[in-house]
Amino acid sequence: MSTDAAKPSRREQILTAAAEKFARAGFHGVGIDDIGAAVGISGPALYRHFRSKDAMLAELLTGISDRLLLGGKQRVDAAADPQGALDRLVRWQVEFALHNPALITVHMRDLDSLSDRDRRRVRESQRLYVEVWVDVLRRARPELDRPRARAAAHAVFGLINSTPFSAHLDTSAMSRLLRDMAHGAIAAI
Amino acid sequence: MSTDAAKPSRREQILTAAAEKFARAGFHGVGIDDIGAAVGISGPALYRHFRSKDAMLAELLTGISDRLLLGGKQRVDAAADPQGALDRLVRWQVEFALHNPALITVHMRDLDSLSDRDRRRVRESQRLYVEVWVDVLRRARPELDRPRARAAAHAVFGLINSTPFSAHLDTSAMSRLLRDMAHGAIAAI
DNA sequence: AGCCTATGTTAACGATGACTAACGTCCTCG
DNA sequence: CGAGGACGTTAGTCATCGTTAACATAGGCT
Repeated sequence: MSTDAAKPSRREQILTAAAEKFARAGFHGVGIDDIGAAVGISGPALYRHFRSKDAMLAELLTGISDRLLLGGKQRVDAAADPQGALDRLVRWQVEFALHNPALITVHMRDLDSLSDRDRRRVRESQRLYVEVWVDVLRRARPELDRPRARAAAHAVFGLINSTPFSAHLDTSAMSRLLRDMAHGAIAAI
Repeated sequence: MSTDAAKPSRREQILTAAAEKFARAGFHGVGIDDIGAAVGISGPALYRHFRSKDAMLAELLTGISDRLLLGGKQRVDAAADPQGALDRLVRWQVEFALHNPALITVHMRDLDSLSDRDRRRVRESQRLYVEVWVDVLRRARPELDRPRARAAAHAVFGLINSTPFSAHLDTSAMSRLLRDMAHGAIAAI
């Protein structure tokens, strides 16, 4: 009532449909009509809900990176020791990747279809998220310098975000496998 | 003289330029004129060397996946035992990713901008490459079933192919780090 | 009832961008 | 030397696609 609330349905519906389309064919490979068709309306009706096609992508990508960052921070804050924080970060990333394969794909692939402004915004969130990992990694293993920790974090993201490319296991088995492999990779640094 | 040989220079030059452009902006984000400009000629002159823009992408992607597959097979054949084969596969993938970050990026991102025919061709090579890994993994650790081995292979690819996203370490340090993490991840299965 | 807003629809418009045409130039080879 | 092919150039063409315009309709609020 106070600020802006109360209109979740249609926008969200469009966004998730767009995410799946983008994931499958790439941002430029999807037409405005395709997205409309996916939610039962046709073409330009989308402009009642979004200022432009780019605005959809922007909202998707900023949403993803913000959610990742926020979730990561929360898990770290809730942890007692560095090892616990690391484990929670791994679980968080695995959970996110497994539940949102389309978002992961779009996030990795279509970032540079964004306007400079939005791209900078997303990259900043990404950078902060990486720094969350770097800090935790270095607390867990003090001999690690920042550049190596950063590279390791990227590698672990790559490992976990491989989900959209495999996905032939059921969710819980996949989750277990990715967690184990991530911890194994980190332990080997 | 006999079959087709003898015209490497210009085509290759165009292909590597295109690869870099595609890696930076995505296949649809790059214009024919951009690619031309990158090699000093302008626009439609490219059609003296390629039948279409799609043909460039096709040649790039089939080239990559064929090289990966061939290289992988060779390393495995040259190895004495399963452990050795695994180590050689890891080294091969790391080496390839570190030396061809643009190719890796395009390979992961623009696959579905291909025609059905070409896409199928590339995917088949990819599948065979994965199977090379799966076989080696299962010989190295007989208790592993194929679905898990496949998922693990994809995860290791993701880990190693993260290179284009980090790259703040020098090549040899990065190579060492990725190899260690890959082996650690595999050991943790 | 009567209006206003939210939400659609279809029919243009305009830009972009891949591709082709028509035309030059040099290098090679008979 | 002179013809032909390899390689470029610039100026169209044509399709696609994002976006806007003009026009409906349905539901809530006064």
